[in-house]
This record gives sequence, structure tokens and C-alpha cells, in this order.
Amino acid sequence: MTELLKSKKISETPFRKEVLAIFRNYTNAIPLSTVEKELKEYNRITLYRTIKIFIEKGIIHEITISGEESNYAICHEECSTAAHHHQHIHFKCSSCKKIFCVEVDQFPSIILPNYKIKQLEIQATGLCQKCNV
Amino acid sequence: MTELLKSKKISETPFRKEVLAIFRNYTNAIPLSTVEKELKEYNRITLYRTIKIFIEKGIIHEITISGEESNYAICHEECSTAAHHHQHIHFKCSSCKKIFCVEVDQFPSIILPNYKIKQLEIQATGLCQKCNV
DNA sequence: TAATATTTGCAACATTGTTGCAATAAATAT
DNA sequence: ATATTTATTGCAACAATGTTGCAAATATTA
Repeated sequence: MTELLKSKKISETPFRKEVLAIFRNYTNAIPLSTVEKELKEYNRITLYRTIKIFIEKGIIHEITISGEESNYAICHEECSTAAHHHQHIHFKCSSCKKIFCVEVDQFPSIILPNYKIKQLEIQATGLCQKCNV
Repeated sequence: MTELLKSKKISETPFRKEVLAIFRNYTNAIPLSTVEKELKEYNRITLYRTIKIFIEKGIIHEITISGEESNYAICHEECSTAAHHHQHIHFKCSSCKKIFCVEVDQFPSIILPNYKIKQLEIQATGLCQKCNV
């Protein structure tokens, strides 16, 4: 599955492969500081640029939660380069602090008179599967 | 209504009153750069500290959208110091770029098997009342 | 394997946010 | 009203985060 970089039409370099592998090793979203720790050879500038291009190409997406470091997670198939339409929500566990992308069967819709809603982004807080015992 | 600062048990200083007045003059959420421009005498450090304490005391709340500067808006009555529970969504207009807090009659709920959801935060993108003609 | 295009990493810089501390201003008690 | 206590302000200095130009190195294409 290293083909992903090629399919997104960006050069396949050792650094990019390593970053991609790190994201694939996590089921939850992770911040740059975690990627940094896992990299054999860490270069701040290259990492910023890698993250930037991964987001542009729809390989990963950013999850921002007020007052916290940004987190990043692998995009699933439904992500396109143009618009990141997710049928998932971002779930932050208040116990283990991890952030997950969780697929939702019935994605809610909202009606606002006089407004035209094109996209919804939902963040939930609570207890994840593991912590909700 | 300058009583707000007193009711939140923080000192009522000219700087804080001015910042509060700026937020009250907007119906939409604004970033620090806008507050800065509107202040007669701008001090970066004092502004950071003012914003921080306003958030802690439930006077304003932060709205973060991926890849954008944070925005801030006045809290309404239902905001408590402990937890910011909003029955409103954050709406970003793709035309005028403004961010609004919009009250919703029927706030959606989501069911995730095995998870326990405590709070939902919803961000919508689309056209606001003015731009949706 | 050579030519071209892209990426990497350094130096240098820009922006954003934080902390200790003395001077100042606000709140409280007298 | 004024003195005392408490909290805030603003400076200097720093820490963290993010960006850009450019030459060397690497990947892709011909």
C-alpha cells in the first residue's frame, strides 16, 4: 500500500513513507509532537511541509479542538482532494484523551431557516469504547 | 451592563471594558487581529491575558476552525464557567467569511454504540442569512 | 543512464504565545 | 475619604510554532 503517494501524484520519498507509516500505526488522531517522536530522523521543516502536502492531497486531515494542539489522522476513501466530506465525527475521550474518527450510520442534519448549510462538522466529547466500561 | 465583569468576579479595568465593548459591537465571532485593530491602545500581552480570563470566566468562547485563526464570541446566558454547553452551532459563511453562533431549535443527537457522548460541538459551513439571497 | 523536476535541510526570519517582576491601578477595610 | 491589600498592566526576555529563499541531494521521466 505504499502506492498511495504515487496515486496522489507526489514523489515517494523515505521521509514521506515513514510519516505515512506512523499515521497508519495509529487508530486515533495524533499531534505533530507524536509524529516527531516516532520519526528516526526528525526535521521540523520537512515535517511541516509533508503535513501540508498530505492535507492538500487528501491523505490526512486536521482536527482542531479549542485550546489543544492540532491533531491529524489518515483520511478514508470518501476524502477527496477538493473537499473533505466526512461521514464521521471527531470524538475526544475525556478519560484517555485520545481523539478518534468514528463513522456514524445516521449522520444528523440541521435546518436553519434562511441559511443554506453545505457541510457539517461534528465534534463529540465523552468516553470511548475502551474507557466506557 | 458593565456589571458583567463584576458579576464574574474580576476587576473592572478600562482595558477589559474596552475589549468587552468590542465583542458586543459584533454579531459575529472575531479573531484577535480584529480586536487589536479596534483597541485604542493595544498591548499584546494584556490582550492575551484578557482573552484567557474572559474564556475562563465564561464571558467569551473560542471557535477553532481548521487552518484558520481562532475566533472569539460573547457567550450567552447558558454558558457557565465550568462547561461551555451551547445549544448553538458555529456557522461559517463561505461567501462573507464571517463566523456566527446560531441558535438551533432542535439540537441533534448522535448515538454511537459502546461510546458515551457527553457533549456535541457542531460547525456548519454554507451561506448565511445575508449571503443566501 | 542522462536530463529534468521535485524534495530536503540549512540559515534566517516572522508570528504567536508565555513568564518573572516592578510599577500601577482597582477593590476592600478602616 | 483614605490607607491597606489585592489584582492588573506592561516591559524585557524567552519559548514555541510556522515560513521562505536557496543550494545540494534525491526522485522521476525521457
